[in-house]
Amino acid sequence: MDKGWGLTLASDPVSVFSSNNINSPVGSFLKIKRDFISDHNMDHSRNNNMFQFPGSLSAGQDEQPPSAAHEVDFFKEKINKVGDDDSKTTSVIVKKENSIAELAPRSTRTALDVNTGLHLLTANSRSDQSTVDDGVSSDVDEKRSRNNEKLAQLQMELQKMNTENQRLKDMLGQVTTSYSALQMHFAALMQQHQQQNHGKESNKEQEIVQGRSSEEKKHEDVVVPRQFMDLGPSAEIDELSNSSSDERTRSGTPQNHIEVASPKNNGKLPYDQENSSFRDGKRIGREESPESESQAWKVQKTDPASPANKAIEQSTEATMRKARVSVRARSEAPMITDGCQWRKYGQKMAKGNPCPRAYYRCTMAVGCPVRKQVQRCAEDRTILITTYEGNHNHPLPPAAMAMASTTAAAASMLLSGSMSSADGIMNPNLLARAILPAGSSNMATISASAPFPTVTLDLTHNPNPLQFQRPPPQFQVPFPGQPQNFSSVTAPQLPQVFGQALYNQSKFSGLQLSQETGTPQLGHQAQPHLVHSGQQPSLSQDTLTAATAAITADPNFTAALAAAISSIIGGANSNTTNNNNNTNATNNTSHRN
DNA sequence: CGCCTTTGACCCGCGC
DNA sequence: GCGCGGGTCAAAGGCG
Repeated sequence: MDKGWGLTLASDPVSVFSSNNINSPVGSFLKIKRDFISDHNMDHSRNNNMFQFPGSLSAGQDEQPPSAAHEVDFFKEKINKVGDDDSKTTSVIVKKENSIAELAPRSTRTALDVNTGLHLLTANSRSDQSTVDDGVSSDVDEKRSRNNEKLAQLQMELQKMNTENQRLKDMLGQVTTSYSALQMHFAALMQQHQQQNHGKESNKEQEIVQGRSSEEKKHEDVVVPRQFMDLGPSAEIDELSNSSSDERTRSGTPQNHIEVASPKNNGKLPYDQENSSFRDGKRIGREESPESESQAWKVQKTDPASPANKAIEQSTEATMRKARVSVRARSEAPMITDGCQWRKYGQKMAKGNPCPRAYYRCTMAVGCPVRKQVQRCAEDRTILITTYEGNHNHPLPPAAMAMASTTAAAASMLLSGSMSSADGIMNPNLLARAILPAGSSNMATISASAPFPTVTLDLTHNPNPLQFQRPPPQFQVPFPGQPQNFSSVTAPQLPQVFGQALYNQSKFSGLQLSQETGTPQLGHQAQPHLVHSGQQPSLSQDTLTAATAAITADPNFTAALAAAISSIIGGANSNTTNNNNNTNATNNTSHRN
């Protein structure tokens, strides 16, 4: 279990779930279940607990090569093993026992029977052996009947599992369909828009080019595509598999021609890079900086994208730029630890909150555009609100991966959600369900409206009072079966609880996902027993519980799952990756302004 | 000495 | 146009 889900997933969560293959991630997930079931069918005696879902998975995984893309086949190994066993026994265990009992010499029968674990024969004393035959036959019958009962039970459970599987598949289908429709719709709109403005744009561009360096121009073109791609887990893949394209970019590899080309960056610090390139003596405006942030990647994905794609990407970029993931967690510490290194670059008093807001910038790589704000909740000072913005342009350490994946997934969800909400295509509930695996205990709030689309992950025990003070959301959908209370989460645990709580962000009235059903909660990720509000009748509670426990117990898997789902939903984007801090910040009481 | 934090100044967008 | 608030810069100082 320890190694279980996380092993490969942790090392490369994204690769497991190819963002390009919409069906693969979830399909794989489903497949796993299916295999699991069949496995049980074949050898239930070896794994009596039908709901050992997690355990079984881990068992299979231990023997599986970490290669990823096939991780999906968690049970492959196991199945093979079963097959081997079967080849030896050639039949179901029940029969095996019987046959053994029948064929074995009496002298050895007792021992063999003992091995069956049913102790059906060992009860007889030697003095009774004269009558053993009768006893044995009756025992055998009894055994058979028991086995039959078990079999029937298992079959029923199997049936349930199949039903559940079907439901999940259906859900996946809906999500996929919605996503596809949304994407197409969006593409169409953008194309349309582009066509309309094309003439105007071209003229403008010419003018602009004069004002702006050709480099910047290039950036835009290149960046746009990149951004779009970054939105999804694919971005993570890039980071992981390619060992950071950004890094490469930065180091001046050919790919990074753009950045390299910029003289302004010479000898400057990372953030200076981004800023400097957009400031010619004067600041060019903050809107530009976000683009600059993506400079690193611009390079990379220069895809000869079709105009339509470009358009999509452009618009997406705008959104992504501002997308934020806010994490609320109780912590006495000044900052939560997310595995990344941060440097404080500012602190200010924010209106409406006596606690200062600290600004941090990721310093794990030169030019990493990721920033975060840390502020204590005015209502409850024990709650630390960390807001992440931007994508890391470098590989992340394992410790940071979970959070990064989580926030990236959340960002993806947010973005896809916001877009869909606009179109009314996407079903937020589905989305939420997808991201918050069965039993995940939290509330997720998405605020997709301007100025900054924000996803809030509420990892606090109690919902923020503020949230309740806020005006009713425009759009609110209850999550069935999701508990409201969660155990308090410490900073390090954050990633594990992705999706646990999202709540609303108030200021923005946008798409909101919130969990209305207040059911008892998953106190701990590892906590085995979850109570569901039962709005999903057909699901096996035990199954859900087991799966949830497994999922929540492994941060890597959780993150990976979130990322995978986000890839499906958001497909192309995930913007924000996050991390936590190593530095501290919020304690400063000095206020500025 | 280098890195990090502090903090006043500055820039920008937005609302009035 | 002005004020406000959010966000960032960068000099100065602290710390190991």
